[in-house]
Parts: sequence; C-alpha cells; structure tokens
Amino acid sequence: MGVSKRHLHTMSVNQLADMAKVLSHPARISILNYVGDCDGCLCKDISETIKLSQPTTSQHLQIIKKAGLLKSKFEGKSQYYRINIEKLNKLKGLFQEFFETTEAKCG
Amino acid sequence: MGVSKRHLHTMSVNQLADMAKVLSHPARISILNYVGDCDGCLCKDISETIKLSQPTTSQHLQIIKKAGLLKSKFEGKSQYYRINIEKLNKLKGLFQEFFETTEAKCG
DNA sequence: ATTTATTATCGTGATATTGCAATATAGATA
DNA sequence: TATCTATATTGCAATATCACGATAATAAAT
Repeated sequence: MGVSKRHLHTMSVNQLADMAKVLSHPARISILNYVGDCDGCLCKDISETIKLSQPTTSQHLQIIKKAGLLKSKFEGKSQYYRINIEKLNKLKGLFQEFFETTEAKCG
Repeated sequence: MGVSKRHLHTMSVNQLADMAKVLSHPARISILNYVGDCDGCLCKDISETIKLSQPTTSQHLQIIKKAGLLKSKFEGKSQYYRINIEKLNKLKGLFQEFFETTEAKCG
C-alpha cells in the first residue's frame, strides 16, 4: 500500500505501533528470549542458535537495538548484547496501559 | 528478504509475533481505541474518524478481526464492530508473560 | 424496480520487509 | 605483515504491506 500515513495518528499511537513492529518478527522474539537467557551474548552465537545467517541476525539485532531494547558493548572483536531492562519495563508499561484502557472502555 | 522463516521458531514465538504484527500499524491501534470507545461501531464511522478510506479501513478491520480481537454482527446493512474482550485479555496475558519471563531472566 | 447506504473485495502502484552472498571493518594472533 | 575471527554494511531478489479507486454485494427506503 505505499507508505503508512503516520501523521494521521497521535504520537503515542505511533510509538506503540513502532514497538509492536519490533516484536512482530519471530526472529526478534527468539533473539530477545536467547539474549535474556545468556545475558551478554554474541551475534555469532545468536545466529547459530536461531539458525539465521550472521548478516540477517545482525540486522535484526540492529532493529531491536535501535528501538532501545538491547544494549551492547565491544570487548576486543566481540560485541556483547544484553537486554535493556529499563526500556523493556517501559515497554511492558506501554502495552499494559493499552490493554487496560481498552479493556476499561468495554467493561 | 523474501519470506519469513517461521519454521525456525516455536509455535508460541510465532503466535506472539503474529499478534504483535496486528498491533504494529498505527491505524489498527487507533481503530481499537475508537471501537473501545463507541462499543459497537461502523466501518464508515471508523473510516471518518481515523481519516483513512473506507476500503483501507475495512482491510484493517479484517486483519484485526481475523486475529480475533474484534467481533462483528450485521444489523440491516450495517456491520457493528466491537472488541472481543476475552481475546484481548488472552493477548494481554501473552505479552505480560513475555515481558515477565524476559525480565526474570535478566534479574 | 430503482435508488441509496454500507461494507467487502479486486486490482494495482508504491513502499517496506526479509534473507543472504559478498564485501568491508576492526581487533587479535601468529 | 599476513591471517584469523567477529561483526556490520551493501546490494540484490523475493515477498509482504499499505492505500485507494473501482466494483460487487446486500439490504433498506422510496
């Protein structure tokens, strides 16, 4: 459909949609699951675990990181990814608020 | 990238991603907000409210309905949409579980 | 029967997403 | 320096998404 008409919607609506988009690909959910488990893991290991190529995995990692859900730091040639707990909590709150206000309206 | 490699991921991971995809477009968030407010509203009204064409609005409605988050019933020539509270609650649980298990791993 | 009103579907163009091979970048090591 | 290792970026092909005009379908109203 061509381009999404974001300007028609409020900032917070766009924000929630943007974050949902990050979670809308199974590879990115799997990545978050795995990074949560190992707490500080490498693109290579993630790639092998989720069975996607290194470039594809790296791209998904960038998307999640850009959204703020992952932090990373280099150590030598390795980049260690871990979950940004603060951001994850904020996001949890965003979704919770959406569900609860929607629910409240209907009740 | 061509097609998404769903088969690499678990059922529940794919499920969560599918539901996130429904919420990944601002128009669909806006629709859920509006339908929650009016509780039983028409495609035409929704379309005018969110300022997207009737066909586009109808398509978004089908996507949300197919995911189970909306129910509808015809009355005369009008179709009344309302939120499926049970499904919304289930979805809320899904996200909550994802956030909490992810959070627990990191803590 | 014709018109009006509401919604769904089809077809299409524009854009975005997904995936990977090839390549680039940069630190570590021989 | 040359090589190895880990990651990021580029370029591309395949596919999916988004938006809407045109059209179909259906029921109410005239």
